[in-house]
Amino acid sequence: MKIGKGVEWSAHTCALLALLPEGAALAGEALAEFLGLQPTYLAKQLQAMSRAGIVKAKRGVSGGYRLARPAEDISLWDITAAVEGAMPLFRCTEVRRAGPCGAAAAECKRPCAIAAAFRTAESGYREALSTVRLPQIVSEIAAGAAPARKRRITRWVEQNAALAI
Amino acid sequence: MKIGKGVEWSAHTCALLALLPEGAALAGEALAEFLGLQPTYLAKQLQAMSRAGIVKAKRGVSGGYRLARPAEDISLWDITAAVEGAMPLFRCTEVRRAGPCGAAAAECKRPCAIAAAFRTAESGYREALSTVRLPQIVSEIAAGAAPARKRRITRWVEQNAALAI
DNA sequence: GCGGTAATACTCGGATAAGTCTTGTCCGAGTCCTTATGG
DNA sequence: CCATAAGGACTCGGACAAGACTTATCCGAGTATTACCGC
Repeated sequence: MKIGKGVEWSAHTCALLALLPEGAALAGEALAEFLGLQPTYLAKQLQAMSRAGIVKAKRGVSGGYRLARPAEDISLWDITAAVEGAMPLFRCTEVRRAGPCGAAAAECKRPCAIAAAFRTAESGYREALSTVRLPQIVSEIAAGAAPARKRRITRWVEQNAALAI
Repeated sequence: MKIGKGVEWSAHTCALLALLPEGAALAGEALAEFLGLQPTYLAKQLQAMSRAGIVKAKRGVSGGYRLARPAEDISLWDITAAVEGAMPLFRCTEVRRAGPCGAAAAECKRPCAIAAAFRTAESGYREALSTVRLPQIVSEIAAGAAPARKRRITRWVEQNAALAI
């Protein structure tokens, strides 16, 4: 019962990509360097997000990754689902059907009470994460960053972004 | 990002234990038989719940497990935390501190925006599961069970419960 | 000088191992009941 | 016949393997650049 660190990495990556100007891209290795992460493993998460349509990859020299859609349309849940998978945490194995006093098929029209409770809780979880979108994250991070650091980040992005077009 | 099946097993186990009359107990093997589960692995979950103070174990002949406190005071979150552990799903590794543009210690007084969002979502998740307590589960299961099955369950409990005192 | 082409350097993408956690299993510790024995 | 104590059977508890998933890594596929060659 834990979320892989790939989700955290991917969220920070998307927050960084949201800073890029229109059309610009950042290579996977550059992203890993900026965030102080292992390039090879981050690449795996970037692939997952690429498949999910969160980021758009561009191959070749001066290629890299950029957001595939407006930052406003990317939530923390989108990232989590892309990297970690969207399957429910709780998996009902229909225990009520088994055993000497197991329920008949006719009694199982409605979902199991226990599974239903977990499903409701998870629904709230997804909803809460869906509410948080990239611009909010970016602005909150910016609010807590010192001006000197902001300037360094801006400079680094300008130096490392592949300005395609 | 998934919850172990031990949580589901434990929840059904507690729902069954809630049916026992005061002072009665059910052996781990009997519980496993009723639910159609593997006795050895269910025993592991029962140990965890025993350590967490959800069930009370009694050794020896005609021993077994019973709820350690009123069913009203046992929630699905209690069971989940006992079996799965109460640690947060999302673990912040302070990515913002790393890399060439890492934040200084002074900028990290407040929690990371990403970690804060996940923490909020998880708080809601815990809250939702804490709301669901055993009597509610039991009544919902009873509402969906056919009368014949209810009688069989009552009979089985009477036959297999160790009526200590 | 200019256009076309082939080589090249750089990037992503999927397939492939190592580590850690969940899942599954076993045997020893502890407790109560039963039974035998002596008074 | 009753009290007591020893033995046995049954139960939980923690320590011990097997499998699955996360984590980590590599090399091949693809593309834009660039250099070179012919015209």
